[in-house]
Amino acid sequence: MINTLRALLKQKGYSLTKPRLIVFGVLAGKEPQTMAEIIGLTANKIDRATVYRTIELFEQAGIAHRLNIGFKYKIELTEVFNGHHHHLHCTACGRTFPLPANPMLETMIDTVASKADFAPRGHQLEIYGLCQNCSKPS
Amino acid sequence: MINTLRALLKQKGYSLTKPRLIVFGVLAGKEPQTMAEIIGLTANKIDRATVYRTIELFEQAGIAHRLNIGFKYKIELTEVFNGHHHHLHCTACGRTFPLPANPMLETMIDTVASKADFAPRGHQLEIYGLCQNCSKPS
DNA sequence: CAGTATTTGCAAATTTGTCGCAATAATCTA
DNA sequence: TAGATTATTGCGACAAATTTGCAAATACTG
Ligand SMILES: [Mn+2]
Ligand SMILES: [Mn+2]
Ligand SMILES: [Zn+2]
Ligand SMILES: [Zn+2]
Repeated sequence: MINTLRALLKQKGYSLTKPRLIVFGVLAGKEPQTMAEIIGLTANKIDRATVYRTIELFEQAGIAHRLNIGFKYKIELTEVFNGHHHHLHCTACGRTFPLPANPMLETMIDTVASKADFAPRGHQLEIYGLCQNCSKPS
Repeated sequence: MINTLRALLKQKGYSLTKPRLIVFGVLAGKEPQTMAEIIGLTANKIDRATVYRTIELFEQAGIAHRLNIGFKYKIELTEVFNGHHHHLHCTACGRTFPLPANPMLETMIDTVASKADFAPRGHQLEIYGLCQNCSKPS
C-alpha cells in the first residue's frame, strides 16, 4: 500500500513527505471523507493549505479522487487502492457505503455508452436512498 | 411546465414568486448551469442570496437538483421536467451529452442496490470518455 | 382589498479555498 | 552520512463562495 503510494508519487516526480503520509492515512480503509473532515482530523498536524495542496496533488497522481455527492464532495482513494466500486448514499444519515462493482452492470454501462457513439473510459455511479439502518421501521 | 412548477411548490407550501419564476426560466430547456452562471444571468434582477435560497428550495421541492460534473457542480431541472437521463462527459472537448435512460440499465441499478440491503430512491451516472467527434482519427 | 404569512434585498458574517514567501524537510550524489 | 539542491510546508493575508438576521416588500387567503 505505502509502496504503491510511493510509486505513484515518484511517477510524477513528487516526494513522499510526512504530511502526505498523514493524509493518506486518513483516507486509507475509510469511508470517503469531506474536506472539512480531513482538515479536522489533521488539524493539529497539518495546515489547511497543505491539505488542499495534498488532495490536489493526490488527484493528479491518481492516488485519490473526489466524489461529488449532493452538496458536499468527498475524497477517497482511487481504485488502485480500493478496487472499482460504486456508492450508496443514505439521504437520512449521510453515510456513504461502497457497492462492489457488478461485472454485468459494468458491461451494460459501457454498452449503453458505445451505442450512443461514445467511447467510454470510465464512469461514476452514485445511488441515493436509505441505508439498512435508516429504513428500519421506527 | 409552469403548472408543474406551481404544483410542486404548492405541495410543499411554497409560493410561486417572481424570483422563483426567473430562476426557473434560466434552467428550463438549457444545459446544466453552475451557480456562478445562474447568479450572473439573474444579477440585475435577483440578489445572490435569493438565488442560493431558491436553488435549495427547488431541490427540496424536487424541481431542480445538483449534477456532478468534474470539480464544479451544476444545476439542472429534475426528471419531472427533463425526463430521467444520464450524462456522457467528453474528456477531450469538455462537452456534456445527455444519455437517455435505458430501462434495462435502470432496473439493474436498482436491483444491485437492493441486493446490498439499500433502498434506492434515485441515482446519478456520469460516464467519462471520448465523444464521436473527439475519437475520430486525426 | 385587507390581513397574515412568506419571501426578498441588503449588508455583514462565516466558511471555503488560494497565494506568496521565508523556513523546513526530502532527495540525490559523492 | 554530509552537503548541495529542490521540493514542500506553515503562516498569514487574500479572495471567493455561501449563509444569516432583519426590516421592507410581496404573495396568498378569504
Ligand atoms: Mn468508495
Ligand atoms: Mn442533464
Ligand atoms: Zn442511513
Ligand atoms: Zn469531445
